[in-house]
Amino acid sequence: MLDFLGNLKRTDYCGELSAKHDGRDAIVMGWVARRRDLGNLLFLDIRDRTGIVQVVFNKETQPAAHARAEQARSEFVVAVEGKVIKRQKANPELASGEVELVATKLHILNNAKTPPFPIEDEINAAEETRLRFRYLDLRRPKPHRNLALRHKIILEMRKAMDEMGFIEVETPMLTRSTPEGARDFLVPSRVHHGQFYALPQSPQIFKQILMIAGLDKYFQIVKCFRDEDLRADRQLEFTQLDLEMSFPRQEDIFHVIENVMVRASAVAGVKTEGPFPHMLYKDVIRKYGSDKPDLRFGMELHEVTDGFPPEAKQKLQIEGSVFALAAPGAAGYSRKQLDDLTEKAKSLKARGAYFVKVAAEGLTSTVEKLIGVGNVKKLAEACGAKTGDLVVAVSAKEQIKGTEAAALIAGQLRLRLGEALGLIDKTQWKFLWVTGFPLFEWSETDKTWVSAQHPFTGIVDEDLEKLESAPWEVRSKGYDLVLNGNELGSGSIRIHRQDIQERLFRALGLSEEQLRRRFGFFLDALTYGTPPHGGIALGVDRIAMLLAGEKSLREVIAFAKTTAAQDLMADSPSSVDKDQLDELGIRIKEDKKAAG
RNA sequence: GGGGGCGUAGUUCAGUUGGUUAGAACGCCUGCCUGUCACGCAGGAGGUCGCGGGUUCGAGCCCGUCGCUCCCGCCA
Repeated sequence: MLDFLGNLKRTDYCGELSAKHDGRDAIVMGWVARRRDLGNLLFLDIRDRTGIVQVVFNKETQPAAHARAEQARSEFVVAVEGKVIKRQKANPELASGEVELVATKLHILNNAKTPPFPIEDEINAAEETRLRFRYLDLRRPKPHRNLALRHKIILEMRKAMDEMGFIEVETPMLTRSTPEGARDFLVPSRVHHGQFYALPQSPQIFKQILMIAGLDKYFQIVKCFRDEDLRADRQLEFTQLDLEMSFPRQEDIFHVIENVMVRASAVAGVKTEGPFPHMLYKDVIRKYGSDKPDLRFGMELHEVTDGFPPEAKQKLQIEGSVFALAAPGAAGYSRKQLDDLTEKAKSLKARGAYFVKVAAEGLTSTVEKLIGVGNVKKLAEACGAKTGDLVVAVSAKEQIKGTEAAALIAGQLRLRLGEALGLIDKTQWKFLWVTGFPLFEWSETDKTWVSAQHPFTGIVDEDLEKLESAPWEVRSKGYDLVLNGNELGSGSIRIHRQDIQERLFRALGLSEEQLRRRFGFFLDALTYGTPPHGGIALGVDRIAMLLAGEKSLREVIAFAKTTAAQDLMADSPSSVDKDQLDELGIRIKEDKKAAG
């Protein structure tokens, strides 16, 4: 038999009871975390959002309450009336460990099936089980802490933006499809059969139009959607801090973001300060082999192409450049470990990996016979290798126009080795602005130059003349914010002149017809007095993930999807009734129809 | 679209070159226990080995498929 809550009023949260409540009556409500039945004495640990308090039931003094407690099981929902007393033996593990609640009455408000995993911080359940029983996974203390932290971070962001004079404006969730970039989520129109809305990948055009409208400083904490494959740090829908301002210099935008990030970090107990350092795209690629370098450790890359004479290059089938790094203290790596590194490099599309061990007795190298002792020495010196270090050099199997393929592979190995060798100082918070991106990048799939950022990104003034003649040399006014090897967001000073915007669309190969159909309204808007403007969007989920010290977005998102893009709890996506489809004018191809 | 890992009790896992009745821990149920806090002790229940197929005297182990997961592609 279950009890009714009736007029019973909670007086305290479990985790907040302490010695100062000694002797007071209290009513707590929550879930049974644990039952320890000693016979005539029975303990229940009661859990709510704030923590756990121990409740003691004594058969001698309160037989009715004790009898009720014998019926309680894991995750039953209960209300306990009792008196707070100081414990003879405190439990230092609990916030409320100084006291316990001596029960006079136990109300069992609801029962519960035995949960598939214990509701504790130390989770030992498969991702699948956790996502299927998400309500139980979220009942654990850690998700509560993470969601509360996320709330505080977002609250602080809103406060900071408001104090800096930004106005939050909502932009539509049902908008139009722009097939460039990521795949859109489409929403069929009931009123206009055969036509579709798209969920926004970003409020980009709308926020630029708000600048044309004279809003001057806009921001929004906004959901965005991209129909691409998922990863541990990528979900279909994600939250951005999106902002745009008129008449800005690049440093004005940087200053706004630095202010927001310093304040948001402080909420998580992370002390940091602006201004953040800047690096050029071409430098981070050559130095770290990544456009989002982790600056918490060194082990920088060095180009060592010169260390490989022409004959050696031919033998090793090296075409482009060779990049190397010195892994500190890794000279003792076994044959197996070197083979693993080689295999990893090859899986990253390396032509080959070449090693030099710097030992006290001298240098040994896997390519000594091919490049000669002098070049082996040169390799080690170029990387600044010290005794005990392992020099790792790689070449790329395929060259990529406009970038250093070998550096990118070496950059991946740098991260792997940095982790394996324990070089990463986890107490560091290294923010970095990356600027000077090329406007275009080569697409192997399309065999053409495509926009490296979105097509509203400004163009460096003096590069404008090369837009048609030498697009690969054109630099953008874009910038990325990086934290500890993670891209937090990117933005740019935008194109605000209609003639330049149109030239860029044409340079991207859009026909007159496509251009008018997709962007006509925006090009028109640009002609009515558009101020110079720029902005940025930061990934709020990712920021919350990093500040919470988590490795997956799922730890800071209440309801996440699997890598197969499914919600295992709500079982979505799902098929829909034929009536619904008829109303939308949609027919499902037979071979694609899903069951259920 | 491609590659790696994992699918066995409610959960997390072990299970030898294919070998007899498929195990452990935790959880669950019953009993005992007045100071436990990962309570303890004794006993018990619980399995279509994801699904399908083939080979074999014999399949958890072979093949296929599906699912989860990590990565590559993709994410302007």
